[in-house]
Amino acid sequence: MNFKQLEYFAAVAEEGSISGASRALHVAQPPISRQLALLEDELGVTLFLRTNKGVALTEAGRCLYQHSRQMFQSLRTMADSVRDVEAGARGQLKLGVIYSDVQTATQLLKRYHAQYPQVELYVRMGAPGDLLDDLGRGELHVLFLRSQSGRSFGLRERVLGEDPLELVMCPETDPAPGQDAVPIQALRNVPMCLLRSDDLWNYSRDLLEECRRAGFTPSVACHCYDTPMEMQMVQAGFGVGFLPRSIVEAHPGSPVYTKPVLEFSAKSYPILVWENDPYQSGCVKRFLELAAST
Amino acid sequence: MNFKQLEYFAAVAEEGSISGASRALHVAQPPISRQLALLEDELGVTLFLRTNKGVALTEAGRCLYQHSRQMFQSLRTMADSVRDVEAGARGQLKLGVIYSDVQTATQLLKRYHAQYPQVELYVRMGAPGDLLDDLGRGELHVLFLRSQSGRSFGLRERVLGEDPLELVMCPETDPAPGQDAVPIQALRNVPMCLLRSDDLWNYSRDLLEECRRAGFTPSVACHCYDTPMEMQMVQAGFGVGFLPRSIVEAHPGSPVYTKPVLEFSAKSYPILVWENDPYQSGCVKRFLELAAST
DNA sequence: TATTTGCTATATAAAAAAAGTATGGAGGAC
DNA sequence: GTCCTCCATACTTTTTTTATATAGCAAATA
Repeated sequence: MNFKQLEYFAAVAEEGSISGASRALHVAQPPISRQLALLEDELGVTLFLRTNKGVALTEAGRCLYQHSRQMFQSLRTMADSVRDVEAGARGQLKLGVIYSDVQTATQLLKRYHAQYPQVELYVRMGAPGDLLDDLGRGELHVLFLRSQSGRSFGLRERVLGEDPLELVMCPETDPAPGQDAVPIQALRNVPMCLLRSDDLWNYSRDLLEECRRAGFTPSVACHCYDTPMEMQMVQAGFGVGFLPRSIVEAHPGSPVYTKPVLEFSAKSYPILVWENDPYQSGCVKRFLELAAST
Repeated sequence: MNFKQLEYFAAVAEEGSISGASRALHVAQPPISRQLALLEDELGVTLFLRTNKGVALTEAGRCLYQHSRQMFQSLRTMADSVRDVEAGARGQLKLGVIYSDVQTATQLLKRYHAQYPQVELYVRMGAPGDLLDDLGRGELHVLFLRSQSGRSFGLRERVLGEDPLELVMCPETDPAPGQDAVPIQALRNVPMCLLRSDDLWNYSRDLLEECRRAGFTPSVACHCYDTPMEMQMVQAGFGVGFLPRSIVEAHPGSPVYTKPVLEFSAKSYPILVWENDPYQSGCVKRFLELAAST
């Protein structure tokens, strides 16, 4: 059986005669008679009752006709779906987002979803290391990460913006109340809650280095593994933190606020990271294009 | 697109290589490469990433593969359904039953349904004339009717049994209490509830004729259009009825009972009636075969 | 009654499509 | 470097499908 036979069959069923189908399909009549006979032979079934006025569906023929309609529908659906997947309008997009970049991510995803509503979005929040592992295993397509200037992950990446690192505090722990910026000397004897330095992020180490250059070593009250925890510790009054400003701005109801260090500036760069795969799926391509067009 | 291309595609997807599919399908490798390329061209989509170790599905390819599985499943279902319809194991069977033959019909249908559970049964109860009209219009396939011996409907028919006509009464209206049969003279001055005679049934006319031959004309208290109504009238004490015995036996809880007329016997024959159609559907054929094998 | 008409089925030739054969290039494995 | 496996392409052969021509058949028509 093949689609052509089904197509001929359906045309004959609709026209009520083989010659009618012949005219409708712009095909000579004998081929249609022949393909019909082949179809009947293969199914072992009589599909039409032939008369000299045309043909009439048997019960088996009616059954086949109903099924053939569904078949053609499925065929169209199949082709459309496949083309949609290729075009990136359909499929799965799996994203990883670090704690500190939810804002950036959700805004971009909102625009993406408006343009490609049929794509299934999978989003996961986690620590940069874990997300990079998942990316390596192919379980995620694109990550929202933060980069220190100059650092690279050995992958494709695109900078989405920049974000100054500032001290984080609440009124009780403010080292320089009433001032817009904190002189580094004001940090002497101030307990700090800092993000643990690792091979990805060294902001905290850089800040401590700067303090040492200024002639003192601040006390680190707490090493935090992630930014939400650091926010919580700062809010609880454990000490002063040091984080990208946008993270703090993303908590408008919080009593926590930021101030730059007067003599030291550092920046983090929200970036998009993906595998250097020439065969990435359509929706990843479209997503990256959208991100690039920002 | 055709089934062969889909089949080749699915084999390649499952084997993970064109040459593997070639071996599995017992087809040379170039035709498969070629059909794959044609399929990709037609869809305008890359389905596989070719490497020198084999091929890997793209996202679009995975989508097509999933759809192709469903497509093959639909194909099998379609062929099976069509063959089932032809064989009479699936389809629609529309039956008409007169009031007096529900018993006969349901018993036969029970056996039929046990053997062909997938056939959709449509049953309709009605007056013989209405049912014959529906049969003529093709809205019913087979009727359960009653025939007077010798009468024919100009259609194909099969006698399913025989059923004597007897007087119907309740204790208060019994014309011959204590006797097993009623002498026809006992009907003198007994009011009767009789089925209206028409061009199909003349039992009542025959009984009245017999009474006249016996020297009297009974009084007809009520002309009934159908047997259930006649049963109700007899049960209400309107008079004595005259019906096939099995109808009364089918109401075991009823106070109504039958007795034969001593000097007059008549019979009705439950019959199956159908159109003389050489192209009747499979399930009608199977149903008639089952009825014949009784 | 004979003829015409409209339909389907069959036979055969022509065209198109698919399969097979031979071969070349490309990337790992040894 | 050589071999091996895999895929793609060029070309030939086979198979399938289509088109043309024709016959049979039944109903409508003259």
